[in-house]
Amino acid sequence: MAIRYQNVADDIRRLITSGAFAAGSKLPVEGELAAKYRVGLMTLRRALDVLQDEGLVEKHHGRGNYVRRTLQRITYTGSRDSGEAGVCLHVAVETAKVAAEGTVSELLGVPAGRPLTEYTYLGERDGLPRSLAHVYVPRDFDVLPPGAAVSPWGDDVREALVASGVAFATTVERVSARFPTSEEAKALRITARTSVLAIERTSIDVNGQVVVVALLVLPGDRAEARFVTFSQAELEATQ
Amino acid sequence: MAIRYQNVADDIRRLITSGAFAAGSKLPVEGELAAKYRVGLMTLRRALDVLQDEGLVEKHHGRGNYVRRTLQRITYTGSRDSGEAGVCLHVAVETAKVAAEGTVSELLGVPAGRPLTEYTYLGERDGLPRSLAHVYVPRDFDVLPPGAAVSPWGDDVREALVASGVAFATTVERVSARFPTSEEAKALRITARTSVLAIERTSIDVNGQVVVVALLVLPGDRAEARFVTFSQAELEATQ
DNA sequence: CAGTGGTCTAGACCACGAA
DNA sequence: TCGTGGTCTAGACCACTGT
Repeated sequence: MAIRYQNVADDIRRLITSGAFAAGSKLPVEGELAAKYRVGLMTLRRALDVLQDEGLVEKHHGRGNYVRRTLQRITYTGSRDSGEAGVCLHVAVETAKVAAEGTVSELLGVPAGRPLTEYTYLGERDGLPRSLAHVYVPRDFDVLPPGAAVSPWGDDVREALVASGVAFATTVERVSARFPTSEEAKALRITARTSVLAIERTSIDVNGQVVVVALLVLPGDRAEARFVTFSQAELEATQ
Repeated sequence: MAIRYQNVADDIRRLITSGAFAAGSKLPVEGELAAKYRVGLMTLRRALDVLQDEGLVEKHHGRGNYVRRTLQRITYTGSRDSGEAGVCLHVAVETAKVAAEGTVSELLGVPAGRPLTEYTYLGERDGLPRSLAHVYVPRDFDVLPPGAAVSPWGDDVREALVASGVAFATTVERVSARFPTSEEAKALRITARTSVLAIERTSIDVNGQVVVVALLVLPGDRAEARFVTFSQAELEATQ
C-alpha cells in the first residue's frame, strides 16, 4: 500500500527539484498544502519532516517552511595533504584553561584533572557555522595562541608546537557518523536530526607521547573529509 | 513548558541506562507505556522515536520494542595501514557486469555506458550486516574474482590488479555523513534515520588513470573509519 | 494581535510477525 | 488468528515571529 506521507513528500520533492518551488522561497502554509493533498495536518507535517531530513526544506517555527538553498560543502583535508585548495572559512578562536576529563584525558594519556589548554575553533561561511573544533594541549606545552587563526582544524596549534621543537611522528584520525549533542547542534545551528561527521585526531611525537588531541565536528550536509594516500613508490619519487 | 514526549523519553532513557530495562529485553507494549505515563499513543511513540535515534531502542513492526544491546563497532582502516588488527567480518561477494553510470562513470573518468565489473561486498558479524561496498573496475582490467573474499572493503580486487601489473600511485578517500538510500538501509538492515559513513575511494595508477573506484557505506552506529598518517621522518626511518 | 508551526489527544484502520 | 507496531484523521490548544 502506498504510504501517504511518502507520496506527499515525493510530490513536494519533485516540485522543489524541478524548480516549481524556488530555492529560498517560502512554501505554502501547512494548512494549504494539507488541503491540496487532501491529507491531515499531521500527515503533511510528517512529509515535511522527511524533506527536512533530506536537507531540502527548512522549518521555522512561527515563520514558515522554506526551500533550502543549495549548500556549498566544505572539505576537511586530512592532516597530510596540507596543499589544500582554499578552505575559505572565517575562523573564530577561543582559548580556555580546562582540566583533563573523559575521552580527552584518555586520548592524551594523562590523568583526569591534569591542566590543559583548550582551543575552540568555529569556522563560518556565508554567516553559517560549518565546523567546530576543540583542540587540547597539555599545559606543559604552553603555546602562544596566535591572534587570528587560519585553519579551522586547529593546524596553527600544531605548527606552533613544531616551532617550539615538537617532532611529530604519527597522526591518527578516527572518523564516525553520529547525531550531534545538543551543544554541538546549537553551535553549528543544525537540528538534532542532522548527522555530523565526527573526527577525533591524535598526534603523536617521536617519543610516543600524544601531544595534541583535536575533536572536530562537521555538519554532515555541509561538509566532507578527504584523505589522500600516496604509494611508497610515489613518495620516494617526490623526495 | 515541559514537552511531554521529551519527559517520557527522559524517563525511559533513565530506566534503560540504570538497568531497570535490561539490554536486549522487550519493552512493555506501547499501550501500557502510554497509560503509565498518561499520554496519548502518538506522544509515546514520539518519545520512542527519540530513543531510537539515540540508538537506545530498536523497534520491530509486529514484534515489539526492544532495548538495544551495545553494538560492537567495526573499524574501516583506510587504504594505507593494511596492518589492520582483525576485522573479523564474514564477507559475501557478488560479481556483476554493469554499464558505467553517473557518479561511478565520472569518478572513473570513462563515458557512461562503458562496461564495468561490479563487485558487491557485504560484511557481517553476529548475523548483522556491518558494511556494504561496491567496487567498480573497467572491464578491460578484467580481474578474476577470488572465490572467498578476505577484506570487506574490496582490497582483494586491488591486490588482484597489482598482481596483474597495475602500479598504484595515489588513493583518495572522501568521507561524508548522510542518511542511507532505501536500498542501503535494506541491505544493512538499518532504518532510514540511522546516519551512515559514506566513503568514496578512488585509486589512481602511475599513469594518472583511475583504475578502481569503491563506494563504501558503513552504518554510523556500528562503524568508524581510521586514517593513520606518518610524518616524512617516520617514513624514511622505516625504509 | 494575527499568522504560523509545534504538541497532544482519542480513536479508526492497516501491515507485519509469530504461533 | 492474534498481538504488535505503523499510518492517518480532525480538532484543540500552545509557542514563536513579526507587525
